[in-house]
Amino acid sequence: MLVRWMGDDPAMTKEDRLGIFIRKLLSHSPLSPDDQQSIRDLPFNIRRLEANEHILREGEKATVCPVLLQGYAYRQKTSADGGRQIVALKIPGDALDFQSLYVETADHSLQALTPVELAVFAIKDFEKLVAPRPNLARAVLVDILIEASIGREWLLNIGRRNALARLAHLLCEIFYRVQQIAQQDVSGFDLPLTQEQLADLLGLTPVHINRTIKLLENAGAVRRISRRLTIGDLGILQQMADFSDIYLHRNTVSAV
Amino acid sequence: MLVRWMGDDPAMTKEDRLGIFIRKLLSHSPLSPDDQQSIRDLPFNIRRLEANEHILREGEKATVCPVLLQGYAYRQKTSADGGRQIVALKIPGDALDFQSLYVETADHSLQALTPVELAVFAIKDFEKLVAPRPNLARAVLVDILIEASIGREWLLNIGRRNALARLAHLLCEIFYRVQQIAQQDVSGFDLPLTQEQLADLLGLTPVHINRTIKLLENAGAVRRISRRLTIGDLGILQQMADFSDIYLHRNTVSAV
DNA sequence: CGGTCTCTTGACCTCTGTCAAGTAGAGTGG
DNA sequence: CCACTCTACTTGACAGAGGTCAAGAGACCG
Repeated sequence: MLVRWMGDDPAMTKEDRLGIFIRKLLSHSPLSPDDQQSIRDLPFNIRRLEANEHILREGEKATVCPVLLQGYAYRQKTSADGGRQIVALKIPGDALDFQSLYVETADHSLQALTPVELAVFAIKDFEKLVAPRPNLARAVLVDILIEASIGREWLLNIGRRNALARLAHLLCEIFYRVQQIAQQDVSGFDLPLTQEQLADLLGLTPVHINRTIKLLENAGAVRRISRRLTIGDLGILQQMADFSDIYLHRNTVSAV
Repeated sequence: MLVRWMGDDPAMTKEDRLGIFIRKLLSHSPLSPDDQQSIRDLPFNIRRLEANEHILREGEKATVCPVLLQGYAYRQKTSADGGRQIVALKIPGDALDFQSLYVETADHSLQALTPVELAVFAIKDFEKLVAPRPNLARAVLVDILIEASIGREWLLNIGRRNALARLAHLLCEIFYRVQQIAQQDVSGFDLPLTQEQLADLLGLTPVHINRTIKLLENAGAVRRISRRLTIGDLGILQQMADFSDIYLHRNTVSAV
């Protein structure tokens, strides 16, 4: 069974939909019930975007603080000769732009990978929320630090692993991250990524991604049904990937 | 004239030596005179390490907050097959491990590139310093965010640029960063990096670094005297590198 | 002045990129 | 339900950037 998990049930009440964001923060930082309620009490809008639409453009100044409720998004940078590199992948529950709370100009652009739904807070509201709550301030910081840690692992991945291990590693990471937030078994998880997007995530070309997927498939590490890619054997995949989840910093912070 | 700039004059008084750290923070964040004095009033020790010594090992828990006064340092990660990737380069004035103030376990190791001198604060002292001072807390955060921005640029560099542009880009970045903090002309700046270290910074091999340096030299972009590499023509180098300094976020934060 | 580390160079190899043509799904409209 | 279209995927042949191996030369250090 292939499931394309894109977030919690969209039929929930608007306020309940923030649950996935709070769950994400709790996965790495302790928050009191009062802290959690303060997030739910914050005013926000739901915004829908199509795949590939920009959430924030390089050079712009952000005015809002978006959180991903449904779908996937990414940060990208481009080189002068048109090369595109995806420098971060965001999944449901992730805050998309804590950076803009503290730095004026975006150094990269932020786009929807699939159709997405965002919870959009006003920056000022969010700042007022965090200022008097050290636990929340720390949760924001730890969130930023974990993204930085993932970025370092990607540097190792792209700089020093071959195409096979590189792809396997990315698949492991996505699986772990989605499994952690999904609150359901996603072992039959169906990735919403095209081969071109995988190429831009890994510093490779779409043609080579295609060939590498075939190798993973022959090894039994992944399975494909029509165009949908899913994990076949996580053990094999992890071994091929040289994967360890330490860099995801899951639950490594002491309790409050 | 080749100068190997390694930091401010080591003959200054112990307290004055913190000036380079304060200057670094001021380069991106506003701090009141009182904030600045509060840093100078903090107790700290000077610690010297030889090249390649560990400052913090992957998996360890930090107990101190080190700041680089003299020399260069780096963060590194290694893959299962022994591949080494340097994931961040730190220059004099840089704080080396703000991360450990907020996250328990190091996900990478931190080592001296050259012989270094560190100002070492106790984590508890540093936390007490920052807690009641929002400007300082913000400066720490912005420092973390700028390092993350540099990491994203490195991902683009390693993922999508060829060896020539990749090396040129790194040299531009180091030049800009050193020039910003050095308070003197470093146009004859002599890089303290071996070709093997350059390779580990860029996801290449030492042999290919050697060949690429020769290309840069032939183009007039860099010069070498004996084994020392320096910038010949920054304009040419920047053009070959597809370099823009936006991602360094210099003075992009509004005044207090 | 011998030892060691780094740099240099050539020959060869291979992983990944490029190009180009063909195929297969997914979606749309009739 | 079928034709049509668009996009993504697939495949093969070939090219080339960068890696590997190995030997020698040049610096630096005690």
